[in-house]
Amino acid sequence: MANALPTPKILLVDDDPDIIELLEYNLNKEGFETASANDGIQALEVAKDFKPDLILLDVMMPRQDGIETARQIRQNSDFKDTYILFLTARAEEYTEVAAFDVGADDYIVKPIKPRALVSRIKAILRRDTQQIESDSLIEIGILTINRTNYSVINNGNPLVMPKKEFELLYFLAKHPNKVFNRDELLEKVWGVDVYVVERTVDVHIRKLREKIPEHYIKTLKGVGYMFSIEE
Amino acid sequence: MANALPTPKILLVDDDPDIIELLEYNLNKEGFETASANDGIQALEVAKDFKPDLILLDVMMPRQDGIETARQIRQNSDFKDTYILFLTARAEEYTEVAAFDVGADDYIVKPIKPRALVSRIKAILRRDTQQIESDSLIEIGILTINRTNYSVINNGNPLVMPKKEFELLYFLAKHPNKVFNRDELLEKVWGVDVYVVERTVDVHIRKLREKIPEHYIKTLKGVGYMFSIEE
DNA sequence: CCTCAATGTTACGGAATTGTTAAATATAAA
DNA sequence: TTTATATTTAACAATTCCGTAACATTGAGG
Repeated sequence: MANALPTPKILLVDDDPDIIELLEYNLNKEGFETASANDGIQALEVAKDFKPDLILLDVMMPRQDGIETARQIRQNSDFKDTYILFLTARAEEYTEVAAFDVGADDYIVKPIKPRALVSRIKAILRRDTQQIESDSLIEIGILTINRTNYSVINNGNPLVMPKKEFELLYFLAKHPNKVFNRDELLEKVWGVDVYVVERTVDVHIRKLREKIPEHYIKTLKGVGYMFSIEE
Repeated sequence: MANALPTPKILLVDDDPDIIELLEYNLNKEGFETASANDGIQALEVAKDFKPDLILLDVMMPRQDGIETARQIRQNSDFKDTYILFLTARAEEYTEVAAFDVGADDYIVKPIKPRALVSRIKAILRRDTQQIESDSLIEIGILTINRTNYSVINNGNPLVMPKKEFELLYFLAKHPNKVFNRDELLEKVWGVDVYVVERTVDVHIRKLREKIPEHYIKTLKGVGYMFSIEE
């Protein structure tokens, strides 16, 4: 994935292991985390642990069909923000009304074209990240930090900076006067599943200080780094 | 035509019978009714009977040029609602002021690309029912991007570009200073149900940068592409 | 004023991303 | 049909970025 947001988690529910494998391969390749279940009953169990952001649900399954499974998932408020997509063999087979009644967000017709699937999943997941990021302008001191165009304007003149530097600055400036140690910064900016040595942070701090007024980023020895416009 | 409106009638005026044939073929295929004339004098006579909705008028013709013909057409109040489009061999040959003075609605540069022509004619005739989109014209930096006729003018000289390139440029220029990653561009420009590999975008970006000032389209590595007139 | 652990700074190599070209495919025109 | 053009894909080149390590400097506690 291109940003430091947590990796989206997708639960795949289908009784055909070949389909599961195909989907997992393609989704993992695109940076999604996946789990799977073979039927609706199992899907509910796995979902409780896995807490997926999106569930791909085959309509036709043994034991319990997708529609009923979706209904039960929707009853659990833990999954109120979870997207549900149905997989269906043919368009006619899909009873649209019933599916949307139980809160389906979309449906996908087999045979599955992996690229199309990935594209649609990305589009769906993008809808909520866009809203989160919509309020993304920070004005602090002489800096204007704008996440929509990754620009930093320093006293009128625009700065370009690489992505990691920008993300680090953005995070620090978003929480002014708060100290973060290296571990916290790595987790928040790099992400929980990125493993780099702590002192990588130092190097990025150094580069930031070359570009913005140096005193904006303070070092608290033994504690961490802090953004503050105080001298 | 897909609606119940009467078939739009188009009068073609050109001294070259090959051009007439080309135009008639393509316009008839799209459901337009056509008539033709070989010069300006004849055009006036035919127009009185045919009562076209739109006249395509070659600028350079024997006996009477297009500009003069247009003036005479405009003098007849029967044709006050008739659209007039000029055909001109090269952009420089076209004296814009004179043409618009006599009431031209648009002009088309030869060699004619039938698809583009049909598209523009449809766009013009649509103005009857639909308001012209106010934002269909973008002027940004030295570029003028006009969606009603798919034209891009770069510092005075018109550019032709294929549809996808145009749409990509149009979209980027419509949202200046905002970064879009490849997925977003594919969704917004190619459409939600078109599934091509992400890097197709790169190739189109490359082609755009050959035609417009290169620095207008910025790459933000790991983030996406952005239109910006800043250096 | 020392000590030395913490932080600052620099430079290099590998990894990831993008640029570029060309060939393959699709679409439209003659 | 044939030709031309547009679009997509794939391969390879170029570039940028990031992470690491090595060395330098700082400053708080003694």
